[in-house]
Amino acid sequence: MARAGITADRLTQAAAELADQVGFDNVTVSALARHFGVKDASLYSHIRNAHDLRTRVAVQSLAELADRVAAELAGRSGKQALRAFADAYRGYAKQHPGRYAATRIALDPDTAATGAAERHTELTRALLRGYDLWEPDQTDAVRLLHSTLHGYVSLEQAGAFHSHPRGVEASWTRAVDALDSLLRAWPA
Amino acid sequence: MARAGITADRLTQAAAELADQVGFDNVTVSALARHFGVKDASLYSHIRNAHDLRTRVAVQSLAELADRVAAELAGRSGKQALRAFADAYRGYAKQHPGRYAATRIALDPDTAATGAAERHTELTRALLRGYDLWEPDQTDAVRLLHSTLHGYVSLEQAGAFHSHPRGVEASWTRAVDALDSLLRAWPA
DNA sequence: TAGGTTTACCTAGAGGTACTAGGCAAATGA
DNA sequence: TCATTTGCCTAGTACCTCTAGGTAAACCTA
Repeated sequence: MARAGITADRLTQAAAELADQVGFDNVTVSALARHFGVKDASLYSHIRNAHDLRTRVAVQSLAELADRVAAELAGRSGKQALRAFADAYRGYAKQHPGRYAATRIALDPDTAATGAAERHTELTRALLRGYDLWEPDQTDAVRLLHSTLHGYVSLEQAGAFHSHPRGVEASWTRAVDALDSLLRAWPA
Repeated sequence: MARAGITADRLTQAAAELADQVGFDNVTVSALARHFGVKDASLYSHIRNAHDLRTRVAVQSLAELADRVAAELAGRSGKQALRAFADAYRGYAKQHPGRYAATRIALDPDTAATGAAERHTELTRALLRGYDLWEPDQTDAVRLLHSTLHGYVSLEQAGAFHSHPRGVEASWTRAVDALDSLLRAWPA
């Protein structure tokens, strides 16, 4: 019987695409096996278990998102950079909801230590060079920025903003404006 | 055989407690049935299905959180109110991680229409009366506030802030300070 | 309080998912 | 060409969701 040519990377890629279609929580080893036309038991020689698969998707998505953010950030500074950063973040979440959800799972310490998430912190620190912030304010600002962007995207995806006629796009623009003026005049 | 005296409310309560112990995603109908010493099939005369159970936990938790926030908000205004609001929010998430996770699921339109989530918006609008904000800025501010608080709590729970020595508590205090000064000087 | 009605819980079973053990055959390389 | 590796298999366990249909406990109501 012909082999399907499955590798861990192909599985991760397919899992990411599946996540965008059906939601990260609905990505199953069985569904993935069906997609490749093999039995689910066959996948366990490529991935350790379902958690391992999810972690791989998370790490890959974090890297993908960081690449995108880095590209958008290049050549920009100050408010332009902040807007590009925020839009890149939200754009990725809109385009790849499953992968975005994957980036939000808690990674076990040794996986996190591979620097999958650290790159995002570094990019954010680079962004903050356009503002006059130094430690420990810089770390506080990184955390606040991540919180607000993730929170907005997360609530928007959950449909929390649907109940009011005010445009979600307009609120987003104002939120980024507000963050800009906040970073510019960081309270002492 | 003696009856266990199960009702939908008792199931919801037990599911909420179970969620806090093992995580909202790990709450199963089977585990709940074991907890009451009955067969899992027996629960389906009280709840429609697993999704229904999760929704009930979400609605109950939203109400519980709103009660707590309302109590903390009483008699306070301005920055004191904002701090109480934020701390109530984060405190609930820390004390009841499973229930907090439940409040973040997307409710189907008719469930949401029961006003489970609207109360939070109303409480936030009440809080903003201490600041000088009117529509549409008020809605933008409500969304920003929710985003930042939820984002912070969510990232903190996911362990995203562990990688840096700066205290999570200190950053939280500064984040609330920052939100206060932002609301005070909302950009035009 | 005896009757019938309601309903709380049951057994049985189908179907989905995660995962392990052990086997065979296709691909690899000496 | 033969040995080794390895990709995919079958078989089987365990847990989860949910349905259909049955029995007995609890509850009216006459």
